[in-house]
Amino acid sequence: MTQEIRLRFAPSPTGYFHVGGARTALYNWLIAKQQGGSFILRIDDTDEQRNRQEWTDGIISALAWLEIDFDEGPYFQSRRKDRYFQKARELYEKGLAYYCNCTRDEIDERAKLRGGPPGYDGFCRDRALTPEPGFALRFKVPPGETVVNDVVRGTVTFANSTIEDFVLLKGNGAALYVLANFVDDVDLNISHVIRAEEHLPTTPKAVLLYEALGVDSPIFAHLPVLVNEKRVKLSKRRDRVAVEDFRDQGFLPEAMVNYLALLGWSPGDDVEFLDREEMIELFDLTKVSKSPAFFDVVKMKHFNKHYIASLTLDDFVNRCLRFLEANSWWSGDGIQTANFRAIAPYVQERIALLSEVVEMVDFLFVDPAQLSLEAYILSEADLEALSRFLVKVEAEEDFARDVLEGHFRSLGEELGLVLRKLQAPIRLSLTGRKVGPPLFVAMEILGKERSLDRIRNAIATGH
RNA sequence: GGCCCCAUCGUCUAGAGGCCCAGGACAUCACCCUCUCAAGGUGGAGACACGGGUUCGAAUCCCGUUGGGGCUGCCA
Repeated sequence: MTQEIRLRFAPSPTGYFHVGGARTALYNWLIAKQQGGSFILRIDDTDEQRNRQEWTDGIISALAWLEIDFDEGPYFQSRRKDRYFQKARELYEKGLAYYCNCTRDEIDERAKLRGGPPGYDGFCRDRALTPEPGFALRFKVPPGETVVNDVVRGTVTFANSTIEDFVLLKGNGAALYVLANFVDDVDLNISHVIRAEEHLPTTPKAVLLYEALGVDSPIFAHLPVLVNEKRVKLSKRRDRVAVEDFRDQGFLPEAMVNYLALLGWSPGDDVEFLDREEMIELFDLTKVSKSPAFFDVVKMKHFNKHYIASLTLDDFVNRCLRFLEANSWWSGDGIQTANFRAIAPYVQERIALLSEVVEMVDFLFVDPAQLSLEAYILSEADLEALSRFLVKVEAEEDFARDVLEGHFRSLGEELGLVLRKLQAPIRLSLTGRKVGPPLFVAMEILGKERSLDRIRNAIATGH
């Protein structure tokens, strides 16, 4: 009989959704799509102390933004407590688990006396304690060794003597991660468990549970962790890793997904840009790298620039709107969409983040004199050039980019100035910035009246 | 400390014994193009951690060393 393909992403809602989680979700999703299976979202909220509804909502909306859709769920572990208890009970009744009333202090104390490694020593194994409030249920780890077959890492063998009798049920009767995970994966008929490498050390415990209850293990794949510039695991506390933040900075979801796909996997053939279909077709767990990967925002920006440049104009304009509207300083009559649209193609090929659109086009909606963006004083020569440019364009009826550029070039010849020098004061007076979209496009869109006003104002004030 | 994982340019990686005095991408440097910026073009610098094996031949296989990481909770 052929096993159904079912994968799950099981984050615990204890903070902002971070990029490592996004990559894990993506890899699971890719395999599900590729194999015609199901992708399931499960919220691992067994630790009620640390969970909050908003984190769960954040995960769901971030996944939606990345277009990583799930076929089932979300399931919540917090709603399945009875089921975990039931399984735990079964283990207990079969003599595969036992109750324990040791406190942490007692365990540590004995470990210290023993002089060996810290950890539980099986003190209550043969005490035949009966269930009682406050007593934890521990799994009786059998002798021998436990093998984890991992698609990424191959065969990993653990001596059972190094695995302590781990806790299944807390003293308050609540299930712990290993148990809850195991029960859910079995109940949901999960075929592949793809998760971060930090879970590898607990995997033999899960395998022991599968073996104890005579259930087939799923296929395991442990992905290399994502690290920061200091090469330590990305942490929500230390590092800026929230998917929401990247969205707000103006990363495109398609760029982020593409970049994330390549952190730990490569299709070979020197290919880097891949759309969804190509990823689904080419993705291969056996080719996932084993070593940690540095999450490099700079490279992700390069991907973003590429994806921004390949957007259709309509799409680009639409995606920019929310960044433009976020700026209160030009609320009121707001953004003249037609003006923005006219300059958008020139902005589109220049920015790497959507949020950068603001500094590229603000001059269209606000007078540069109000902004005083760049500290710059016009020199005598600048003022002279501006005045002469003003004279030329004042007389011009046809305020078109090519015409304006013609005047600009002839002025350059008259003054014997290189054009890169000559453009600077004009750009400053018109836009208040040193860099921006092509000058004469900007000027055409601003129109004759506003352009001349700005140049005159610059001449009058000297900046 | 114990257990486990990992090791190719600064970074992400290609490389499954000869195609590799190691290829691509980002970043970086130089030059060209250019009204700024960006893009584009050309070129440069830049890596198989180390030591032993195995083999006619090793980045690729084995062992060790070193280095890094993960886990070590009645967290997930």
